[in-house]
Amino acid sequence: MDSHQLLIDHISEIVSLDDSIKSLIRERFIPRHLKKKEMLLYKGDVSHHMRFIAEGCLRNYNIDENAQEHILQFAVKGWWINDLYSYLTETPATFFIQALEDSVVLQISKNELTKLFDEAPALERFYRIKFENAYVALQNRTIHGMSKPIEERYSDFRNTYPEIEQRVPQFMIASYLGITPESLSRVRKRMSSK
Amino acid sequence: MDSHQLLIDHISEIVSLDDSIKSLIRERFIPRHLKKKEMLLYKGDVSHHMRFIAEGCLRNYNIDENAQEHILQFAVKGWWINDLYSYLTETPATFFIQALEDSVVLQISKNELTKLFDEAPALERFYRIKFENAYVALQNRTIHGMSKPIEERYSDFRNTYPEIEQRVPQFMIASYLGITPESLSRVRKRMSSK
DNA sequence: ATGACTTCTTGATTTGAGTCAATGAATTAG
DNA sequence: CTAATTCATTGACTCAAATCAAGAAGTCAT
Repeated sequence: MDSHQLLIDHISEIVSLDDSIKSLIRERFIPRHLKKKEMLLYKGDVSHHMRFIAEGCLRNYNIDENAQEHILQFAVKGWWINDLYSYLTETPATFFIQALEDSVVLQISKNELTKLFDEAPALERFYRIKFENAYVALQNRTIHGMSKPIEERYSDFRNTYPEIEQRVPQFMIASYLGITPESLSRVRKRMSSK
Repeated sequence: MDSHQLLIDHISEIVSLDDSIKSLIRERFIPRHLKKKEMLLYKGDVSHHMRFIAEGCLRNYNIDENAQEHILQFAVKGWWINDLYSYLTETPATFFIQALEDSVVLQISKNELTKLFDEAPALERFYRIKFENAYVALQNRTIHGMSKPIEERYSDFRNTYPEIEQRVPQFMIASYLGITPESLSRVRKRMSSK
């Protein structure tokens, strides 16, 4: 399926779009192709685009003072990826975004998107709902990440993102869960033995 | 200072309000007085109001399957408190909100506020900005909560919320930081000895 | 195909936070 | 004001995950 059709179907799951809006979406969302390991956004740069993944897999991560990587989000086809705060406030990004596989993202600049909102209120509604979801997803992660034992967090991850588990190296999943690769390896062993 | 004036000053720090809007704010935000330990919102109820704290101190917390409390947020005079997801989507709240001191909140129902947005676009803008901030505050907590050692998280907390540290019992701060009261007590001892 | 690098696993050890238990201090209620 | 309750501290112990280290398996580049 072509990238734009995927995006249109994705949006249409939440709001209905008439044909003129669909055309606008096809015009204004620009495909960008990324090689594996290519960076989509650097920490410190301003994120000027809203980005939809049409193909591939990316990660959103931070590098702390001790040069330790911490993965915040994985995203695959049909997801959105961004440093939302940077995008919203037009301040330097606090994360990196990198392709983990050859990927295609459809991106639209904030200016263009703002204009599009005037022409297509349905689209604005779509984003409002997306933002709400983003907020609550983050909130759930904050709460649950807090208390639950690793074993449980790992199986939650597997259940929530079955596609991702297959495609992402294990040490990155460990980073996402906030544990060492060694610990994850042991958790897996424990879990498989029963 | 009267409660509504505090709210008006607070909003005016971000957007400018003309006198007619100020009057509307005085009319539509209704004060609610809470005794210490009184509940403002129960898990399972829908949060129908946006709430500004004019006096006192409250907490937002969850109780997990093991009857363990986890505090997500403290809030004092000049802050907002809500179960945002419940409010936004009109679904049952996932948290409790409780007064930790005798408190006064100014609250407005979602319906009223939505109407007010039509009369006062500046107000809508104010909330958009507030929501962005809420998202990023949560994001920071998620990231940092993940990796940093307890000692550092505790001093971050002290620096970010100096007022709160004075007013909230220590075991609640421990809960907010995701550790036991015993551990916090030991961290404090370690920190004071150097 | 070969060597170089990356990733995963496993073992030994250390460490930091949790648990349990007791005591003392501080708040609250009557 | 006193008793009851709640809260903070401390000690002894346990345990889960981190760290350190080595080796096996897998992947990539030439």
